[in-house]
Amino acid sequence: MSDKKKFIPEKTVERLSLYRRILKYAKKDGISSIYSHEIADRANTSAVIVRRDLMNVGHNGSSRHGYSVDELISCIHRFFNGARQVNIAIIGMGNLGIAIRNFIEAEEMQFQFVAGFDSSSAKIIDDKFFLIDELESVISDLSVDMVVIAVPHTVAQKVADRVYETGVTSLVNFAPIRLKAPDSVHVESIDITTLFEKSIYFGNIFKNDVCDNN
Amino acid sequence: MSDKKKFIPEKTVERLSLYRRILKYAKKDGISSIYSHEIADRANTSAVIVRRDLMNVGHNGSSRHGYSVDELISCIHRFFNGARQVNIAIIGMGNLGIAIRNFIEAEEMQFQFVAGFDSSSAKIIDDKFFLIDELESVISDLSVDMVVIAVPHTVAQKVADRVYETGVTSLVNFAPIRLKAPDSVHVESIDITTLFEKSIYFGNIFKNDVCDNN
DNA sequence: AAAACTCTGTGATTAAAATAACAATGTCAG
DNA sequence: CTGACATTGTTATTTTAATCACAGAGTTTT
Repeated sequence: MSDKKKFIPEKTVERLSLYRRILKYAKKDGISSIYSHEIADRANTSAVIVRRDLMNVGHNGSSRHGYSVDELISCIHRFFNGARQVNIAIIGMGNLGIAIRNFIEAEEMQFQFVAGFDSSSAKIIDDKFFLIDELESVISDLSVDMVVIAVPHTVAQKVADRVYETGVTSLVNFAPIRLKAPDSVHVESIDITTLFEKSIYFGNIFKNDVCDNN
Repeated sequence: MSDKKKFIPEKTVERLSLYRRILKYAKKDGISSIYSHEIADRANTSAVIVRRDLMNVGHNGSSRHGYSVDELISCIHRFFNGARQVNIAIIGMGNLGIAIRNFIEAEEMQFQFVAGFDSSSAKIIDDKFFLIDELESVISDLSVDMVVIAVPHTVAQKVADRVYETGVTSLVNFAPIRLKAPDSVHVESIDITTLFEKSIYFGNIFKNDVCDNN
């Protein structure tokens, strides 16, 4: 009765996001029911993991027909708080910021690009662009739900600190540093440099006859 | 004597990449020695984790002065196989591909952008751009070490399969699907949609008075 | 030079995630 | 209707990562 908010593991949340997309693709292909091992195959994971993940959100499979694609999509939908529109602002309108904006606008999703900020007025090319000075007022006026940081590492923390003041609790950081944040804000970081270095490191393990350092 | 290749946890590899950058920034600031808790602070982790990570690569701190920034940088450098240049090819020269290229060229790092591929000849704007048909020959001619995939999800797997044939063992995938790959290839995936959804999900937990679904 | 301090290095413990193992359920063939 | 089969739901185990706890080693203080 009391312990409402069931804890969902972080990795499960990640995969649920992926499952939903996979299911939408499957639906487009005319598939109406699907087995856990089929989802697993498309998600590059195992059937057990899929089943447990679904269990976590309140499963509903049937033995012989697996899962109903429609039901499952709406179940995950509910889990992610429905199709509520999410307004996104991007800070830093360099190449990366622009790419992210294009990405958001290309997907037909719940995400909506509503504002882009830059310190240079040269970047202001349409009515969704603002100078960084207006950050606080625009975030409030446009009901921004999530902020993406795509500025150089030297100013990222400063910008983030200003965002924290606005009450926005969802941040995605593309700058190559680890932002400090209050407990009340969730920051997702993506560090492309680390990603590259990791890829090289683990990719090379397969080649490395090396190892002979003595 | 025999058990050479020490196993390094994945998370440690990630953090080492971050530490190296942090140390370079610190060096620029004129810092020549640093304590584990200072690194931890900048990396947003704990001092114990830092020490254990460094232990893993063959540590070298001193009680009273912490770690020598120079020594540590070159230690991590060695771990990542020195400053050997890494040649990168990007497949898919849309906005994201271009942003990644710019990112690579902006960093002064071991990474070198050597080739960009696209299916449309309209994207071919300088001598580093090629039609996708030339994939195999260009990868071989330019000694590509790592491939970045930035194409739509509908063609990502097909493109990846062609890359596997070339012998490249390091892949970074930006397409919103999970690529299948042979065991001999390491794929790092970054899924921006999942990142966004995760950020919203966990960010909202802090607001959610919700939880009262009965 | 002894005591107190601070930081490193590392074994022991706990927590999180993946994997294995299997009972329960529904379907189908005969 | 019965038994074989395929798939789900769940408990138990193992693996991986993070945290705790503390010994050891320079430094500084007195």
